[in-house]
Amino acid sequence: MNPRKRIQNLISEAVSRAVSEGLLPPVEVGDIEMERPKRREHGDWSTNIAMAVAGRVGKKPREVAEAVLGCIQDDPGLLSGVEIAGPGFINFHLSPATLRNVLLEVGRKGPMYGSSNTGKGRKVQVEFVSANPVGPLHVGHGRWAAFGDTLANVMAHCGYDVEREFYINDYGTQIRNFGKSISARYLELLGQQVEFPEGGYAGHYVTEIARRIVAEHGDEFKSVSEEDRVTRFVEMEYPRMLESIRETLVKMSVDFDAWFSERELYDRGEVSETLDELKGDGYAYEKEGALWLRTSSFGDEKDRVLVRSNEEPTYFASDIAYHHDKIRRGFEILIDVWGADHHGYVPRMKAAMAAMGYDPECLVVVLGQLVKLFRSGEPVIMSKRTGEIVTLDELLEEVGVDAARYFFLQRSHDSPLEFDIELAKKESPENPVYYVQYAHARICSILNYSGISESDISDPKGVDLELLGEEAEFELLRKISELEEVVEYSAQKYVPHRLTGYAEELASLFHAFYRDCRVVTDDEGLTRARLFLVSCARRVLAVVLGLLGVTAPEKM
RNA sequence: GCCCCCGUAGCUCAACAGGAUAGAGCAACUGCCUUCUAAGCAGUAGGUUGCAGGUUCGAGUCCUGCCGGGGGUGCCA
Repeated sequence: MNPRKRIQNLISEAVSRAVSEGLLPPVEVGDIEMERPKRREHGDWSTNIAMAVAGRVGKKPREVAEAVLGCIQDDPGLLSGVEIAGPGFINFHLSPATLRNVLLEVGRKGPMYGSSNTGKGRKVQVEFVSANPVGPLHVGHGRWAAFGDTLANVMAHCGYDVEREFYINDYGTQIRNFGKSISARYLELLGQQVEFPEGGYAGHYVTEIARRIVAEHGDEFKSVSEEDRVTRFVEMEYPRMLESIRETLVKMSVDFDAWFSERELYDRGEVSETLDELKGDGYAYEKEGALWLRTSSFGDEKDRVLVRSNEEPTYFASDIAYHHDKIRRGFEILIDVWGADHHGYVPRMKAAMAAMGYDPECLVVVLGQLVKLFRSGEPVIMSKRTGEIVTLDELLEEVGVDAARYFFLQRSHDSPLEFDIELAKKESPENPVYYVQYAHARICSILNYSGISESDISDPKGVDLELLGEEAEFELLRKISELEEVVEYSAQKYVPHRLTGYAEELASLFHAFYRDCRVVTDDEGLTRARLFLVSCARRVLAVVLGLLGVTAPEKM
C-alpha cells in the first residue's frame, strides 16, 4: 500500500476513535481528501478534513483537528511527524525510511514504475489526427498526434486497455474537392484555361501531383468527362496521400492500431442501418424533404439534419454510425480529439449518443487550440487559402521529433500553442527538451564513470539505503514518489502536458543533487547508495520521456 | 444576438476535485568549472491573477455582470 492510502487509513481510524471516545459527534467523512502541500515545511501530505467537517459537527476546525490528531496511532515507521497548521490542516511528514523505500519500488517495477490499475482494464479508444487524406499534415496535426499518442501512453500506464485510431474521411465533399483540384491543375498543365474549383486545395503539392500524372499518363484523361476524371484522380491519389500521412506519423513516432475508413462504413451498410434504428426509435423524422435527428430532446440547441433533401447523408450521419460502431467494438470510453473550431459539434454528437441509447458521458471530446508558428519571435505567415503552410514533415526535418513532441506537449490542449522553430532547434538552456535529456545523459555519464554496471547497481541487497540522508537526496526521493499521481491525474483529466512539467522538476532536483552530493567517492557504501539513487532517477526520467515519446539519450 | 474557450511577472506558460506566503522557464542583473557532462548550479529583481460584485472558515479556481482576444452558431466538413 502506498503512503497516501496508509495515511488515509490512519485518519479514518482516528476519526472513528475520536467519535467513540466522545471527542466528536458521529460524522460521516466520506473520501478523505489528501493533497501535496506546496511548501516543504507543510510536510509530504496534508488533509483538510478538519475544515471540511467542522461546520457539520459544530466545532472550530482546529478543535476538530486536535481531536483527530490526538487519536492518530502511527503506522510504525511510516511517519516522522504530524502537526496541525494554519486554519486546521493536518500535515504529515513521511519518515526517511518511507522515502527511501520508493527506490525499492523503482527497482522492482522498472519501466512500469508509475503504473497503476486505476483503469481496471477498461477498453478505451483514442481517436486523433483523423486528417482528411487530401493534403500533407500541418503543424496543428502534429500537436494532436503528440497529444493523442501520449494520452494513450499515459492511460495504458494507468491500466486502461487503449487503442489508437485514425478515422479516414475518404467519402464525401472534401475528397471530391481534392479530385477536382487535381483535375483543374492537370488541365492547366495541358494548356487549358480552367477556373479553380470552389473549396479546392490550392497548395503547391496539388500541382506536383498533377505534374506527376501528366508525366506518367500524358493527356490520357483530357478528353473524359470531368466527373470521370475527378473520380479517377481521387482513386489514384488519395491512397498515396494517406500513405504519405502515415509516413509522417511514423516520423512523429505515432503508431496507430487501427485506420478506420468512412467509405467502408457506408459500404458495409452501417450508415443506413444506424439511420433505420434512429427512425425506428422515433428519434429521426422527415421534414421538408430531409431527415432530421431530434437532438434538441437531448440538450442540443436545435434538431440536426441527417440526410439532405438531395438524398446525400451529412457528415453527422456517418459520424453517428461511426460512434455506434466504436461502441459495438466494445470500447467503454471514446476519446475524440478535435480542433477547437469543431466545438459547436459536441452537443449534437453527445445528443446522438443519447439517442442511440448510450451514456453521453462515455464520449469524451477533447478540443484543441491552434499552433502558432514563430521563428526567432517573428510569426510565420501561413494562409490556408493560398495553401502556403508549413507541413509537419518540414517541421520534423528542421527541429527533429524529440523537440517537436516535447514542444507540442508543453502546453494545455485548450490554450493556443506558440511554437518557436528557432528555439526548438537551439541546443541551449532556453530549450527545455535538452534540459531534461541532459539530466538523463549526465546520470549515464556518472554510471559509466563509476565502472559498475547498472544491472549490478540495481540489486538493492548490496545497498545500504540508510546512508542516504542529505536534503537534496530526500528532495529527489520525494519527486520520484510523485510519478504515479502525476500519471493518474494526466490520464483522468486528459492533460498529458503535466508530464513535461514533472520531467523538468525531476531534472531540476537531480541537477541540484549533483551540485550538493558527489556520487563516486572513496566511500564505497555511500557510492553504492548514491549510484542506486541516481540510477533510479535515470529510470524514472526514462519512463517519463518514454510516455512523452521523446528519446532518453545516454550521451549529449 | 446566443453558445464555448482564454485573460496570471516584460515574454511564454504552471498552479492537482476551492486550500496555507500564486510558481517555473526565457529575457535582465550578480556569482560558481584543477574533482562524476557548465546543455549545469546558486542568488537578485519582477504580481491588486482583466474589472466589479457575490458564495464561505478560505477564491486564480465556483456564481453573476462587464471589458478584451479567439472560435462556433449551415440541408459544410
